[in-house]
Amino acid sequence: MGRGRIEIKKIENVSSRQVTFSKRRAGLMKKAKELAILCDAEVGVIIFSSTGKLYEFASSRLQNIISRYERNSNCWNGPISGTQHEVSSEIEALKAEVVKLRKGHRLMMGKELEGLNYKELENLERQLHDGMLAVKNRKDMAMLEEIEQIKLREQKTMKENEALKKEVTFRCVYSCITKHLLKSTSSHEVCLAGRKNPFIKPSTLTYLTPDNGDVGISLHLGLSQRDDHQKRKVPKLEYHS
Amino acid sequence: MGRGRIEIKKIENVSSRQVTFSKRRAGLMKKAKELAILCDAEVGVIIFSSTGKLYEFASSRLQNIISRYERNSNCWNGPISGTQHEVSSEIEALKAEVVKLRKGHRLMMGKELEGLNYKELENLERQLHDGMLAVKNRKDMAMLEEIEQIKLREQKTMKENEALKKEVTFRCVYSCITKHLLKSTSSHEVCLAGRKNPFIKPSTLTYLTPDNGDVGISLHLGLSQRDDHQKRKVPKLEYHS
DNA sequence: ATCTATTCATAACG
DNA sequence: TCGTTATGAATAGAT
Repeated sequence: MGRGRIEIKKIENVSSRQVTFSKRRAGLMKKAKELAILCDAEVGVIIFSSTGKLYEFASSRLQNIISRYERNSNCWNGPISGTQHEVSSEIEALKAEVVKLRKGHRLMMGKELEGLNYKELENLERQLHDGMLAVKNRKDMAMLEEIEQIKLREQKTMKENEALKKEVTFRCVYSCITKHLLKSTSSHEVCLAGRKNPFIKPSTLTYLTPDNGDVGISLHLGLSQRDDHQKRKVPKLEYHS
Repeated sequence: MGRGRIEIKKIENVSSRQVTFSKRRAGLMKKAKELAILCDAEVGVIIFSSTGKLYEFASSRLQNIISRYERNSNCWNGPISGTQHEVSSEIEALKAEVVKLRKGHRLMMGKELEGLNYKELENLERQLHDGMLAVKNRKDMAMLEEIEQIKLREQKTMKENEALKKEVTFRCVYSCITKHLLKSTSSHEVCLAGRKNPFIKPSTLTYLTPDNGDVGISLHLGLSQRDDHQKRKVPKLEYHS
């Protein structure tokens, strides 16, 4: 039921097998659901893809369906009773799987290709090619993400710099003024702007910084506070996103 | 997909529900089987009818599929009673290896690359690239080997052809000569070239074939034995290697 | 069960 | 993966 009938045997082309798997899996799940609803049946479906990924459908809890199955199908196995034989067969199965996976891995590393015919080699090559493309894409993405991160950090650092610069400027101005005043009115007690504590938090200093227009003092003291200082920095951080 | 669409909800009419159950159950089983075969998947289906009857399909042993499901869906029930630590630890180790190998396989397929950093991605890419090169090389070699095989077979066949051709020519010439001589010396005993046996092995006939210059007889008998007959054939088979 | 008119699922392709 | 479309399959309803 597509653009032509197909014969029911393993699809050799990996990517079209994957496509077919997705589609038919969805179709099977849908049918299972419909059967359960239409006919008031209890239905459970378990699917392992050839790559080992698990998919499932169950009209109720799958564990319950499995339990009911195990009760009904008298071929009595405790779920995990683990008779000697069962355990060892499980070990065998696992070992076989390990062997198969290792073999596949070696093939993908380009080793031990002797047993493959031309078609199989072609499939393998396409698989590797597709994998490589995916990796390349991911690499590019990782790159871009890192760039974004760096930009963010840079921006944060620059903001911090601004704040620090302002504090330094203030402290400099403050100490110069203090010195200046002490020199010119050496015998008087000094009290600046009615504050008791000379150490003021940066955040409260905003209105004392040069770009506030109150640059008389700093200029007076020879500090170079160019007006365009901040206007230059901020545009630098524009993102091309 | 019938004489009209139906709404997916429980069919209240009991008998038509049963009919539908039979049909759709069969359809579901068929689809499950096809999925398993086409896509090399492991599929299990469990159905309980509303009357409680059990139906099942499995591409392999359903118990194994259920075990695998219970392993994968991790709801990891305690690993078998503690007496057999060795066995269960071996199983654990194998499972761990399987998981690792599967993960590696998926990475090489270009899936689930999210956890990798740039360097790891670069390594993976190089690995895939190298693998692909090896596969390409092997593919080329396979190709060349096949070409060699074909060439050898072809050559053998050609030699066979030559021998057969010579035999055919000789037999033709021989029978014509015999006829000719019988006609012109009808009452005499005929003995050609002192041979007793008129059936001579092809390999001994070499010096009687037309390209040996001894074409007098055959021309005499009207057989068309062009001089370039053999010289034309051999060049045709030149290899472009 | 069997037979169709229909709807559905999906293979091939982009 | 997603969308589209031509076509073969599945199946609802009737017999």
